[in-house]
Amino acid sequence: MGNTISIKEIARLAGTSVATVSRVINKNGRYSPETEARVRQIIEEYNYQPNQLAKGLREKQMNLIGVIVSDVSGDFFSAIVREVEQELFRLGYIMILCNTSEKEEIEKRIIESLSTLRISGIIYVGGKRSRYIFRNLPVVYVDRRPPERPTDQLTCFIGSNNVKGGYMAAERLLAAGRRKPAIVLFEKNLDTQEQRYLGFRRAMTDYGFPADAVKAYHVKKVDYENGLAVTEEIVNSGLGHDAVFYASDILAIGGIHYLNEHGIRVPEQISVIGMDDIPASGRITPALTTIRQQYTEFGRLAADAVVQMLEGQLVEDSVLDVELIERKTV
Amino acid sequence: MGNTISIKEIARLAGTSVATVSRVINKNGRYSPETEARVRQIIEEYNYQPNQLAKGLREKQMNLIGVIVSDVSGDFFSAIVREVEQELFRLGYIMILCNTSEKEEIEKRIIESLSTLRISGIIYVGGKRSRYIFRNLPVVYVDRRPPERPTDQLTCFIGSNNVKGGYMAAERLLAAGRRKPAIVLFEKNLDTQEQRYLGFRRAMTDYGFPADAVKAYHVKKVDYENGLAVTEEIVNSGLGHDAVFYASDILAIGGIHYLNEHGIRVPEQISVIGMDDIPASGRITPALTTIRQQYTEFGRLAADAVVQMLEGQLVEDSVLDVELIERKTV
DNA sequence: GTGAAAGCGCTAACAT
DNA sequence: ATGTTAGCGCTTTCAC
Repeated sequence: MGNTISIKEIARLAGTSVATVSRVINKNGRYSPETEARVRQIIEEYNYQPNQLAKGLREKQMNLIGVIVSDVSGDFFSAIVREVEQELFRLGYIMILCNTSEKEEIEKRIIESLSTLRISGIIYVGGKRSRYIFRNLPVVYVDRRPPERPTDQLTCFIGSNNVKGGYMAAERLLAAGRRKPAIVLFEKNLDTQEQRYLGFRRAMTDYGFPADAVKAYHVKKVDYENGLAVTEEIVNSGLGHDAVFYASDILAIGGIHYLNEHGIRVPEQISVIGMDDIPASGRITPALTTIRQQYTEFGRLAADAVVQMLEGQLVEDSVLDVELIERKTV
Repeated sequence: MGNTISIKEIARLAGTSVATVSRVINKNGRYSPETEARVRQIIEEYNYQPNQLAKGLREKQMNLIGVIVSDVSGDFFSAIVREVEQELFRLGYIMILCNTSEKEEIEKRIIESLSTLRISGIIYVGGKRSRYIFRNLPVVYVDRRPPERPTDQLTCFIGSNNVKGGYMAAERLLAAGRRKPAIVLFEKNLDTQEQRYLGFRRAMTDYGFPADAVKAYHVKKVDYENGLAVTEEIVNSGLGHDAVFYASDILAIGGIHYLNEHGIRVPEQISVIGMDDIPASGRITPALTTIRQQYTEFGRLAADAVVQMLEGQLVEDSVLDVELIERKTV
């Protein structure tokens, strides 16, 4: 591997011209069956692979899709990325994965680099917002919606019905007799988080309780340690919370550990409900009741969407349904 | 973003030739300070980004590094991949990540695709073996050694001292009075696994116990479910194992859950020791005693190594030290 | 110190 | 149905 012959060489070997070879490679017609056979035979024989760089230079497009994610580690995003990569590859595209670490500066440089590679499309997984615009490039936003939707651009969104997620969480907690819930969210001004909050409050109201009975806590990063820390804050708030809805399972897992270690019984003293349904949620004791997101679906759909947009199709947003997974923490 | 001007355009605006512009961009000398200033100013003004495709086509090299991994999800590999990406980007390279899912067929197609992109190097993370050779391309193997080392090729290896890891695990178990240990390994014929086994047996012998007292169990995939299943097998073996060394923490975590659920007390009835030290290991109850690998280091070192090899340097293999993390399962 | 020009491998317009 | 050729944006020889 490594060295492959050029189209010119094939033409020479097949006793034809580069144009004809190019035509049979791209099935553009206008060649006889005999020439085709001869050319294909040489291609086979020499295991010819078209140079994508030359093709890309000429066509000002590469079959490359940039995938921008804040951090690949973590069950949620890494599973999405894996699905994106596999589906993209299946469709003949190659993924360029970039971590922003949520840093604006890095994100800017990443986008510049991607630009010089003439990638064909972008998939944004998570990420706070995207200030940088990709003109003429299809972009799909996964999980979080774009800040504002440019009307002249091909974009689409793949995510969950977060309002419903929040609603179901509250509903479940209310059904268990909980009346003073806390809700733990990542950063303010993030659509996913606000919608879960909104849904949660709406359920409170619908069931005849004051929406203001729910108090929101915010976390700077979605990880185990922050789950632990925010739970300490909740417990020590003196507000007598009898339930917590964590907007991510990993936060809830940190929370449960805090509660376990401090002898606070779950769910007897405090009910806990998470969101995502990552594998670890079913393994913790007590097993976490959570709102499942179909996040592996996100990846597949995002890859399909970007390719469809590349083919000029208009793609609808996908808002996937969420589901309550009953376990032991409510 | 998206559209940048070409070198030709810059030449026109600066009133010079493309050759000169190219020289200043690449700092190849042979231009006057005045021309340089003029050219740089235009570059700045128009935010010029060199087209990497054209450059790559011309130079038959792209600043792209292929990273081949069996599965990005999972704490161990995803952390490595994240480090690789970040370090590579810092060094001016871009990562192309590909999942093989341990499938030969996929791996073959991936390598062909990578080849047509004229990538500059390869980083193999995990992976059973690599039948396909990359001629003239530096390749670094992370975690697992290459099957056979081609002498004419630039390769290097980054991994842990697995013999020592196995040795320390056995030593610890022996110190706790355990005499009938089981060891759980991934696939046979994988160097990391065999070395851990070897080290384990060596410790047994060194401390005056028959190496054959240790029985090996194999697992088809390194995940929670297999940890659970193999532990059931171990418990029901009738061999009276009083300790298990799992070659990956995630397997040990599955194991501990099995033991917990079946009322088998850890470490009173069975001692458990893992390897890797993933975050989840510190969170499980009882907290997992394990052999820590410096796996985030793997990523950084691998990226540095591939770039150094690209610069023509000879790079030594890195065999990183392992460390016993004492927790509650021995 | 500078510029003209060839050529990397490919596609597509334009012949024939 | 097939071939010739220009040109994508860049680097690099070679002349001057």
